Amino acid sequence: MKYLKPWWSDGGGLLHLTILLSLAGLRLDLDLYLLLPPPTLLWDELLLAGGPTSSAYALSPFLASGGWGRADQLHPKGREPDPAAEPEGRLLREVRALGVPFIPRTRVDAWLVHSVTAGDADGAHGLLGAAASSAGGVGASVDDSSPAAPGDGGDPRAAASSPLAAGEEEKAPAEPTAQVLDAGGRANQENEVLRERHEAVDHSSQNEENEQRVSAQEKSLQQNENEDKIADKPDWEAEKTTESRNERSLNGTDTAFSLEDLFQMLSSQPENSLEGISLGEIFPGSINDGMNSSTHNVNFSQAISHDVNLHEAMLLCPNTTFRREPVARTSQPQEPFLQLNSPTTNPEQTLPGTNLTGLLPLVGNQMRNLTSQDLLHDLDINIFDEINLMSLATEEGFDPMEVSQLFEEPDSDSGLSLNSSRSSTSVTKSNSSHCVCEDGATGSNSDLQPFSHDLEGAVGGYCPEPDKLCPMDHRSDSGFHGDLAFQHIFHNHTYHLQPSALESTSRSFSRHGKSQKVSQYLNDTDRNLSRDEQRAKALHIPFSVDEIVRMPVDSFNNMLSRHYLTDLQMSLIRDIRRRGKNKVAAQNCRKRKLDIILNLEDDLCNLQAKKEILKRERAQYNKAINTMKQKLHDLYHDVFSRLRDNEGRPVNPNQYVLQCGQDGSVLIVPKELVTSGHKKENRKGKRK
DNA sequence: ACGGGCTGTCATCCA
DNA sequence: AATGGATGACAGCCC
Repeated sequence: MKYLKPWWSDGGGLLHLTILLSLAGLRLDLDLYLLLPPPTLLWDELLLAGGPTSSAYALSPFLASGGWGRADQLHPKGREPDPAAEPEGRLLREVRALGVPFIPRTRVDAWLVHSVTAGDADGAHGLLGAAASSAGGVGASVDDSSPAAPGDGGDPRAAASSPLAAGEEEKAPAEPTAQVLDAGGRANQENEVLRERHEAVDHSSQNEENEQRVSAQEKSLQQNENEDKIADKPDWEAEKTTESRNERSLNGTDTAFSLEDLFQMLSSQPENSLEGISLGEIFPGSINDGMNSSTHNVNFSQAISHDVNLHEAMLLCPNTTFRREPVARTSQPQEPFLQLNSPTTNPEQTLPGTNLTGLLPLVGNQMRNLTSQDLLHDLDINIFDEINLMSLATEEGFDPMEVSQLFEEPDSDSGLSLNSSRSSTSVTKSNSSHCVCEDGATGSNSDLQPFSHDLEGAVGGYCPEPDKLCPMDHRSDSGFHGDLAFQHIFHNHTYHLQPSALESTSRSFSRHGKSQKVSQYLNDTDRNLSRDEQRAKALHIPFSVDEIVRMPVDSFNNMLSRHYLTDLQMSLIRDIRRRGKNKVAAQNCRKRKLDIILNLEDDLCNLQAKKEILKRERAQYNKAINTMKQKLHDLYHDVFSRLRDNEGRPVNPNQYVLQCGQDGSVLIVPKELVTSGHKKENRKGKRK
């Protein structure tokens, strides 16, 4: 390990770290060159300079300038740095003066890492395969070093590190990238593992579709760019590029990292700092030159082919766990620290006696104050997701204004809309400027902590009175208005919205196909949260929705009185309670209605059964009645057949009827009397 | 594409 | 008057 302080470093320096990795009997020597920021460079500035979107911005001119330029001094992609203001390639010359091969990257960190195998060529191939497997699994295959890397001036990791570029990675197996490697089987296996891990972290099924679409666009764009590059390049470069392509296509492999690839990669550097520098100048003599203590017996091709950064190299270790690998890869500027302090840098991967944490004092002041846990936590929690979104934002077809309009859609019952000015001024990074608003909003910082962690960048802190409570770190003068706009969007400072507005925002988000990417992120973040829970998080409500809803009125009022809550929070809490109560009531109502319907159906069935029974009984009774009538009729005729008048003649039943008296006597009465008596009774009844 | 079921929400009435 | 339950109506989502 050596710390170099070039004359131009302005307080920073160059750290050369030689690391030996022992993997499966093979030895991998890594020469890791880390650019250390000067103490005056704020971490945020470093982020701005090396953020995920900065690959299109800053670092190439940064390298060209050879110093730690401020973000607002950096150039957007496509604009050549001012040669007068930015001395050409000082850093590159410094590194080159060290006499070691290097691979210019648009990244600040670890852009000089190569491996050398000790032993036979098979070992080298094994390493190649291992390196390729690790790189290919997470997106930076050896072949990725080809100039086809989209949009960042040639850094393959910049493209592959984008979560949305993962779709392109997933197509990689279809390409012969890793298949030519001797360790191809193992590489594929590791690719699978890493890809699964990758997908488990960052992908959803819906996202994959977007990714594939975006990657297709990126491929198309990248192809166009390559063609443009070829067209813009001198003939010899174009020829070599073409030859390189043809060679790959003929061989059916992309793994052979040839000098043409190197040339193309170098020539793809926007700063063109290597113009006029021959390959021999870049790789003077043997790589054993200089201070590199490793016994490098590798040719350039191998050295370049083994170009893996430490992050990738560590992925070779199966025990190595990166919580969010694809995202972490997007945060190249932080990687030196991640690598230096990461617990994944196990003793097997470091030189004996090498205390990597001891490197920290070499770093700037603000770096000294950061522990590895701080860095990992802050970077991982607060930055990576943001970077994730940043990478979304850098995608083609992603219109920040469109997303802003989504937030401002007047789809709100309350009629409130986003106060864009407040939102824009309240943009802050929760990890960089711990705003007192979090405390001021609720007066319960401890309660808010989980929220801030859970919501990450999405909720940077609620600032009811930003002017008073939130002395924001205005960075609008950094020149990264676009990034600020994205921060405004992705931090989702919707705390100025009424709940209904929040709801409408989320609804409009989820209902617009064009915002699927962002909504996908939000869905991924709060997938299991209800809308009220998301609202509560957004406003840093220090109570759970369940508490708010289920708590008795007295306890609820006491709870509210114990906390300082803004009107917005109070309103949201009461809305949450009302909605929660009403939701339960609606559920009960529906359940009750369903029970009523079921009961009515049961009653209907019972009544129908009873009706059938009654019908049967009626039929039986009718049958009995008819039987009785028949019997009575028979008896009647039998009685008349036995009756005789005074003369002894049979009584005609058509002329007489039997009439029972009240005293039980039976009289034979002529029908005429009976009918006349009936008529009289009927008349009396009618008169009544 | 269409329809039905489920669910959340709002408005309203009532206790 | 405030609160909450009950319920109809509506809209969105999912199958």
